[in-house]
Amino acid sequence: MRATPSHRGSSPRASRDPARTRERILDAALHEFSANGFAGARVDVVARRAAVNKRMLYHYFKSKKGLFRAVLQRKITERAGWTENAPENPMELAAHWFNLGRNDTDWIRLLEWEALQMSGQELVEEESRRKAYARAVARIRDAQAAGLLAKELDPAHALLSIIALWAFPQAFPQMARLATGLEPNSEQFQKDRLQFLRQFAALFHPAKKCTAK
Amino acid sequence: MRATPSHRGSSPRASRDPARTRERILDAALHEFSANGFAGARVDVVARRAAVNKRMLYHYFKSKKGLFRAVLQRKITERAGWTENAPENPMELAAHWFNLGRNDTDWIRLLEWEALQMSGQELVEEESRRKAYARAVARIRDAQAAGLLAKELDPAHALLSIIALWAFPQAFPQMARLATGLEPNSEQFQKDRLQFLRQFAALFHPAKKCTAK
DNA sequence: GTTCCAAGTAACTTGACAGTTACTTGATCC
DNA sequence: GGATCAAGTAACTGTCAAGTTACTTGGAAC
Repeated sequence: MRATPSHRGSSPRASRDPARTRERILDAALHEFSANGFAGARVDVVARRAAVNKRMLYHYFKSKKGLFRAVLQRKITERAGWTENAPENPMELAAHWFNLGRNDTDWIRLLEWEALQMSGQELVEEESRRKAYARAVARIRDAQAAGLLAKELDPAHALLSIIALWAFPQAFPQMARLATGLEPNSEQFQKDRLQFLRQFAALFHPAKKCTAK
Repeated sequence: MRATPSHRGSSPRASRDPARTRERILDAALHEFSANGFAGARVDVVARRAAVNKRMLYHYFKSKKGLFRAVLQRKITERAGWTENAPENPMELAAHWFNLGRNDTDWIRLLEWEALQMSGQELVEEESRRKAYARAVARIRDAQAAGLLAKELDPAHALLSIIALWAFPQAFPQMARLATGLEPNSEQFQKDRLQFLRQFAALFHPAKKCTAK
C-alpha cells in the first residue's frame, strides 16, 4: 500500500498525485461546462484552469464527452442525499431545497444543459436517479396519506411542481429579472423568493384551510 | 412601388424574393438554434435547410450572433399577445399557457438557451419584454384585489411561479420523465399535467377554501 | 437600353479546437 | 538497481466551421 502523496495539507509541490489531479480536472470541467455547455466548453480552457496538460484529460476521461459525463456523474452522486433530512410537509420542500440550491448554481445549469442536449438517448446515472425520484414521490404519497397535501393531486406531478417552484428563477434568471426587477442571485431577490415560497406553502396546508383569517 | 414577386401562391420558381428568403432563413435558424443552441448551431446547416447560399445569411443578418438575435426577436414579438384574452384567475393561467405552449416547444428551448448564454449583457427586446411582464404582474395584482388570489403573495413572484408550473416539464424533459415515467411530449403526460394544473388551481382559489370538503 | 444596386453564387481563408504522437519523469515492486 | 508502468509534457495534425473575396444575375428607374 502506498502512502498518499497529498499527505501534507498544502505541500508546495507534491510531485505526483493522480487522485488529486483527477479532482482538479473535474472541478475545472464543472466550471467550464456549467458556464458554456458541452458544445461551448473548451478542452484547453479546462486544462489550463486545472493547471494540467491537456493530454491528461484524455488520459483520465478518454474524450470530451467522457469528461462531461464524469462531471454529471459526480454531481449526481453528491446530490443523492437531498431527499434525506428534508421536511415532511411537501410544500415546505420548495423553500428547503431553494435554500440548499443557493450556493450551488452550477447544478441547475448542468441539468439545463443536459435537458437541451439530451435527445432520446440514455441519461447519465439514469437508474440511480430514477430511484431517487421514486423515493421522493413515495414521500409525497405518504404526506398525502397523512393529510398534509390534497389527495387528488398526482404525486409525481406534485414533485415536479415543487422542484419547478424553487429551481425556476435559477434556471431562467432573465425571466426572474424581467418579472421582479432584481438579479436572482442578489440577497434581496432570494429573501423575497424564500418568503414567497413559505407563504405559498402555508396557503396550501389543508389543515390551515379554514383557520387562516 | 414594385410588385411583390411572390404574388402567386406557389410560383414554382419566383426568381427573387428577398422578404421570403429572409423568412426562410429565420425559419431554418429557429429550428437549428432551438435544437443546438448558439455554440452548437451550424451556419452551413441553416443555409442548407433554408436552401440559400451561406453568404446570404451574412447579407441579411451580418453575423451568426445577429441571426440568433433576429430569431429571438421574431419569436418575442410573436408571443406579445399571450397576456391578452387569458383567464382572469391567475392560477388558471398555468393551465391556459401550458395549452398554448404545447405546439411550440421551440419557444421554451430558445428562452433556455438565452438563460444559459446571457451573462449580464442586455437582453434582446429587453424594454418591450419588461413591459409585457409588468402588464402581467398588474393583472395579478388586480386579481388579488378582486379576491381571486391571496393578497399577501408578491405578485411578481406569483407570476414567476405560474410560468414555472407550466414551463418546467418542457424545460427539463428528463426530470419530467424521471418523475412520471412518461415522455413529456406524449399525449398521456400532457393530459395528466393539465389535469394536475387544474386541480392545483382549484385548490388555490381562496373562495373555495372553506367550502371544499 | 443602360445604369445601378440588391440579391445571389462558388470557392477560399483563417483560426480554433478536439484529439494524437512521441517522448520524459517518477515511483513502486522484485 | 533496474524493469515496468502510470503520470506527465510539448508540439503537432486534421478537420471543421465562421466569415470573406471576387464575381454574376435580375430587375427597376430613368
